[in-house]
Amino acid sequence: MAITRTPRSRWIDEGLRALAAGGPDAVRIEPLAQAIGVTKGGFYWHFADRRALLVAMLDTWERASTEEVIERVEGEGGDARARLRRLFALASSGAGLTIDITTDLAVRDWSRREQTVADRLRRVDNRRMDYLRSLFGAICPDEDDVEARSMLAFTLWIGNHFMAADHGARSRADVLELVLSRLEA
Amino acid sequence: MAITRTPRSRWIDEGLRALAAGGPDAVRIEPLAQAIGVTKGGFYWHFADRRALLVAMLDTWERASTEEVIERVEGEGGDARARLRRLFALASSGAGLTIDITTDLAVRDWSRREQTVADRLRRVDNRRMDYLRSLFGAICPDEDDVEARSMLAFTLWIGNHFMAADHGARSRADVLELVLSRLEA
DNA sequence: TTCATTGTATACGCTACCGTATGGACGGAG
DNA sequence: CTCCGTCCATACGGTAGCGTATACAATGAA
Repeated sequence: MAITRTPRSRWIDEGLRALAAGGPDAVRIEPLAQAIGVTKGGFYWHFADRRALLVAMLDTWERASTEEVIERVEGEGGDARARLRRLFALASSGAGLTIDITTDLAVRDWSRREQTVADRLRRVDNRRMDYLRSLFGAICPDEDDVEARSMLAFTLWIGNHFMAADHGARSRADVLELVLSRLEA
Repeated sequence: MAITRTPRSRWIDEGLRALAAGGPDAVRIEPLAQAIGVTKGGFYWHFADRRALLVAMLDTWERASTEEVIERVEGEGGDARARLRRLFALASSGAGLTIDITTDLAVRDWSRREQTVADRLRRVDNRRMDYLRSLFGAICPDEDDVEARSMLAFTLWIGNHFMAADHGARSRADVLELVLSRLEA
């Protein structure tokens, strides 16, 4: 077997970068090829067409974004509050994660217009909400309270990236700390 | 003066519809013209180029989305809790509003990649957050609490539209009710 | 060395769309 | 009725990108 000069995954990575930067419409074969430093000749060896790349990108995103974060948070131990803190720190910064936060946001917006994308997002979000429920479940006993807090924590995370407001003298980080301390009380 | 056969605002409306449906990249002159039932001939009479339409669309969106909602909520009186309820009901359903919710979401995603759009969104979100602060300020005395609740309410609204999770036996509306009753407690 | 596998470059035809140019059509003002 | 302002149709040249075809390069295996 000959070595893989530019492997399939390279196209997927570059595609995800383009998706994060400009949405699905920005995932163009020829600019991608230029970014990689080849022509599109090789692309059509790996993929049937542009659509196939988008599917492969979503496969990669779905797997990475459900497993990686939870494993990272669970791996370091601590009680539920410590894990919640770690989860939020990781989800906010995205430090060292395979999938960038902006990719997640781009997929979210994309899911509004493509049912197949919406289905994937639903699976991912359900997995994340289940994890949140398990953490809040260890903190407070009331089931309604768990659901409310999980919902608030999740939408706080999304909204934090999609909203643009200032907070007077406070920084965004200050407000997040304020909110988080109330959520885990 | 001759009557206006298809006024400038018609192009803006159709542009906003396209934006909501497919993002800024989907705002194409020729498809817009086809949707209106004319050719692009008239477009370049009203607008210098595509970019000018996008600016005009954002102008329309910015004005409508800051003023209209607040006026509708304030106009019917009631105490802070009643207004909060009305605000959330209106913001969730979007019933009878000039600007669709999906337009707002599309602008939000768009703002991630265009600084000029981000600046407008900041103005709009600040206006909305200020209004939320005024409502929560009438409910609870602690300033930190007001900020935390305003942030949670705002991100809840955004996140509600951008997340895709289920809630077991509960409906999304159930969970929203659950959360809202806690926020206004 | 020869060969098959794996990947690349290049050229081509096709479609969609942008922006321009130009010649009207059509209605109200005079 | 005429003229002018407003709006539209049409044709054109240009760019960007898709997907295909085809020849070619590089590399490990036999």
